[in-house]
Amino acid sequence: MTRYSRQTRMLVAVDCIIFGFDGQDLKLLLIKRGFEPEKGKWSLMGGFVQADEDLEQAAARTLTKLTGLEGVYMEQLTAFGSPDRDPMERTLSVAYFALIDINQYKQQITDEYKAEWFPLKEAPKLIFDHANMVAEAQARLRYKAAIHPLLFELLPTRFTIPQLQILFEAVYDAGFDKRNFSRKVLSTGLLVKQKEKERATSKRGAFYYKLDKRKYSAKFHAFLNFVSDPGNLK
Amino acid sequence: MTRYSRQTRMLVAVDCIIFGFDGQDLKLLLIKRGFEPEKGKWSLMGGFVQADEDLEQAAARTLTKLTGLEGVYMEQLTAFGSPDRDPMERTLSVAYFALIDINQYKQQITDEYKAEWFPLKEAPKLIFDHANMVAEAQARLRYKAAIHPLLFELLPTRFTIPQLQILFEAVYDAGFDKRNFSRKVLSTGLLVKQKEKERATSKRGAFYYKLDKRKYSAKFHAFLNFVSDPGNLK
DNA sequence: AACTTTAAATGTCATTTTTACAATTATATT
DNA sequence: AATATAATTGTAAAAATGACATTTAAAGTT
Repeated sequence: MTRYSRQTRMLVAVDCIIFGFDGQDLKLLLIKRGFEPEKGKWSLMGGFVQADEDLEQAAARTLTKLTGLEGVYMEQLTAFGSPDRDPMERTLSVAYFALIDINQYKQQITDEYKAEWFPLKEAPKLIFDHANMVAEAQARLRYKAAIHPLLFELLPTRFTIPQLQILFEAVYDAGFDKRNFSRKVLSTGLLVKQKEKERATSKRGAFYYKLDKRKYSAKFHAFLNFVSDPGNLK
Repeated sequence: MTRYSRQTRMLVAVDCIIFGFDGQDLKLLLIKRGFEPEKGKWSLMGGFVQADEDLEQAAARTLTKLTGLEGVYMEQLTAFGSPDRDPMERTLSVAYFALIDINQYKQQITDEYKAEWFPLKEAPKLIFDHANMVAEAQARLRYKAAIHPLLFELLPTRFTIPQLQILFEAVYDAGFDKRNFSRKVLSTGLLVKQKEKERATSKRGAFYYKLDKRKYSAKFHAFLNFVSDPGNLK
């Protein structure tokens, strides 16, 4: 077989928008880029798609390289393809966003780049169109988390209802009523109450919960209505 | 500036999943592919992204070339990037799905390919991974149309409630209660009742409605809940 | 041991939304 | 004038939501 004639070939990259939650703020994992152009500037973690890889593989490889983690929640955000988004040469980027339990994160032993967590609101200036990617990823996160049980991916296996609420409030930059929030969350039937309590934050202590894995996978794509009108909060 | 060294460059294409509605069935616009490989086989309308184009431009150009239509509703579905999805050479495809008013469609005067509408259920075998693209597009359509006022894009400017209901029933392959359906639709406040009736289908005739354009754009991204549990229908 | 403090957990009521289900109306045709 | 057909409208029970306050567990203090 021959090739398609007279067509433009271009580089294809993946870039990962990696969200984490430290118990207080929603955070973004960024790196100092290790090569030209824009070497030393803050950037999303990315890499070129290799000849034998599909996009998911490239994204998973990139994520693992930075965090050491595997089996992380990740989904394709969208493809960014402005002709001049990379000044060096035309590069299409397929953006993926990932949600990780920040406590499981272990900085990779490498000198290629330095990685750092930034509160989403205090992220530095980013190269290329990466700020757009982050903005779109945040919008997607808010969208999906309002109707699907997504944010659990940001928490450890055991978590308390108050911790979960703080997470939701960080994501939506809004406050929720304690009573209604816990009722809503518990009514999904996804949570299993544990015997132990978390005792660090309060005198009384809050019961830990775990996800019911069966129900979680079954209802992951169902419409669960965690946040009523996410476009119209505060 | 130099170029990134030792990386694989590849072709980037766009493919359009074009949905239409003829008043009865949800349909898909397909073409007979005009060049090798797989010349003469049924395929989605697509084309290569040009050197000076971004992805949206390429998709819009492709759609206009086939349908003669501009300003059509279109959104990026996802990027498909298996290394061997095109046997000729590695080609990434960014899929877009489009919703058009089938009545406005005018077959383009061209010999490059023949285009034809197929009921979604009776679509022929497609080349490459195009069947996957269609399946994903249908899933996305069902997903979005359940919570956003999307399906209006498939109807003419004037339409009746019964017509709208037939469309929803075609999309979800399910039946809905007439009374609840019309109440739900009217409660969005998006519809403006017209004075004229549609008289072809029934003796009594059904009133035409039009979209309130202001409210439509304002509420396009709001959560409107047209279909309660689309994942769990008949 | 009793008291204080702090955050977790739980309860109620009014309102809105959803669901299930049936009767009435407009108009062309007979 | 009667009939047939599809459009339109109504209603009551159940479920979900939103606004709001009190009780409870446990550590720390007196």
